[in-house]
Amino acid sequence: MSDLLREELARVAALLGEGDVEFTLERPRDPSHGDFATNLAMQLARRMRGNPRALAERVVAALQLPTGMLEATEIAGPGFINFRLAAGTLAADHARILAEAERYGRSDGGAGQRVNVEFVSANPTGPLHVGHGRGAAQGDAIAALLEWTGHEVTREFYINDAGVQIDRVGQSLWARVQQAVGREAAIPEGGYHGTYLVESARELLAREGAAFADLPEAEGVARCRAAALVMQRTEQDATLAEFGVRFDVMSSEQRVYDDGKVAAALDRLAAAGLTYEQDGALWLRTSSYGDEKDRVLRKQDGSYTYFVPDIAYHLDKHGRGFDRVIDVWGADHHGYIPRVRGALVALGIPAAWFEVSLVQLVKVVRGGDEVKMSKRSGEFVTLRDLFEETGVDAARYWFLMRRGDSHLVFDIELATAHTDENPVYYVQMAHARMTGIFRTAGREPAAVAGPIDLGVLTDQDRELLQRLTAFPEAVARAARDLQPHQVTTYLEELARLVHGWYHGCRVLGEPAAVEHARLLLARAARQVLANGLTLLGVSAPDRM
RNA sequence: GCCUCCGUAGCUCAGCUGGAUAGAGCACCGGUUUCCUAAACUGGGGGUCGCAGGUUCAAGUCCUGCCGGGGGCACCA
Repeated sequence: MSDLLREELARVAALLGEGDVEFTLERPRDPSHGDFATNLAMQLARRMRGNPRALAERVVAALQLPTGMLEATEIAGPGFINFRLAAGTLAADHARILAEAERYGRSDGGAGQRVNVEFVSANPTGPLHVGHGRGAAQGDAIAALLEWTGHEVTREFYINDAGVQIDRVGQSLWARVQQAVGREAAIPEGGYHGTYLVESARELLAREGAAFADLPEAEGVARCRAAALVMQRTEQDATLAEFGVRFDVMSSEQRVYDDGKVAAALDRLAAAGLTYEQDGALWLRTSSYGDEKDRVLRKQDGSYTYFVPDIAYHLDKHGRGFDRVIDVWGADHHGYIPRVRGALVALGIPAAWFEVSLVQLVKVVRGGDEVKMSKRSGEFVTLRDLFEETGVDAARYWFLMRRGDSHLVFDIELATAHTDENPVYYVQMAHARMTGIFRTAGREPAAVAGPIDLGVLTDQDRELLQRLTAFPEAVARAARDLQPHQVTTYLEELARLVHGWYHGCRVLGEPAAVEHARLLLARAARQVLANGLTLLGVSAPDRM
């Protein structure tokens, strides 16, 4: 419904010679302001130097909408145009919810656009931690939002399996192997102290035999490196699968090297005259493309910085034909954005092609006491630890509750509490209650059909229905902003209305016409709650 | 020092590309259960939107400066 209104308002604006004017069409908080309100007249007044209310009159006079769609159009305040939908329009929206069912909320604004969403992309140096969990939830939800708005989405994970960090894991594991057979061995400088490597060492010895520890050091470290890579990747994949996150493509940094893409990228940069030698290193002129300084590509020792494969990898993604690429990164990498974008822009790729969604790091507390996380020290809460304690639903929902770029305090005690302080229970409960009505009635929700008669219902019923019909807009906006928390906010507001309606509007046992209309409303509410939760990767239980 | 994000009720946070009287949850003080799940509903108190300027018919929202907090400023990833 909002689409139709918006299009018509845009047409009228064009008619007045201001086709490119920006305006909002929103659902006012105050019900006395109607179902929709636009600031179009005020925006026109600014450009045309006219009186907003007079312009509003002209806009209203020029509107050509289907007869019977609106009950009233009012000009109010400084020049708002308020629209009140006719009961028939609302009933038609309700029918649409039931007809589209699990597809209700989808739209096609992104049709024809191919988008790559890369997220988690953890180093294969250890188990996933809580920060990766937030990135996983965020990336998966962003991907889902884009799918819901018609985009063709690829979920991708980039494995940083070529750097010096992997070498250190190999050395650290070798040391653990030596310790496991009773020898003195120290974790090397900058190595990994996590106890998970102790288990890896035990596993490795069990598989390879005790003689494995007697290998020459160089070979032992190399084999530990390879083994650690496989074991950590296996563990990460299993964790993500249990967390409900699936990837379409797993890319490997080592593969980017092996396929010659690093060399090709360097050639391309050099051919474009973007590189130069200085102090024995090879530099890229990123400062000419928005970065604050030039960056090193090849170090004095001849090896490449991680920057080079990253450029090659993004060029590869570009070559695969994506219209947009969205990387979900931890906020501690935000300083890295200008140089990657700079390198891509230098090679002629539009700056807007490469987008980054930053997620701030997560602070984990348990009943007020902070849980310290450090891979090096080995004391940390893994993602698996977390969701095994809270459940996947609570963890995923919690990670999505806040804007990605604001800090998140994850209180394990609160997230495991089965109380109304826990928003995921609140929203899921609303769904369970709607289902409960049908269970008590002994009917399947899908068996209750037909047009809804709003004439037998109250303002509270109507308010709930209005909120339900706002779902597609909420999804579209969240997708536009790449902000899944807008969906959780919507769901919590909806759940509040649902719980209130449940108490204020009795369904079963009311006069037949009322009962039927409310069952239809309950069915629609159940559908929208389920769709919202499903979109976020959270289950919608029928009973709790 | 430079860059960047954040600063809204006691606490945790929304606030829709500037719009109508700044909202919600928790906490606090009250009320509700012969009734589809009280894991719920409902009434109330509580705000110089960090501070100071500026732009605008209109600023929590945009600009400048300052204060406070996180993060980043590697030939680590």
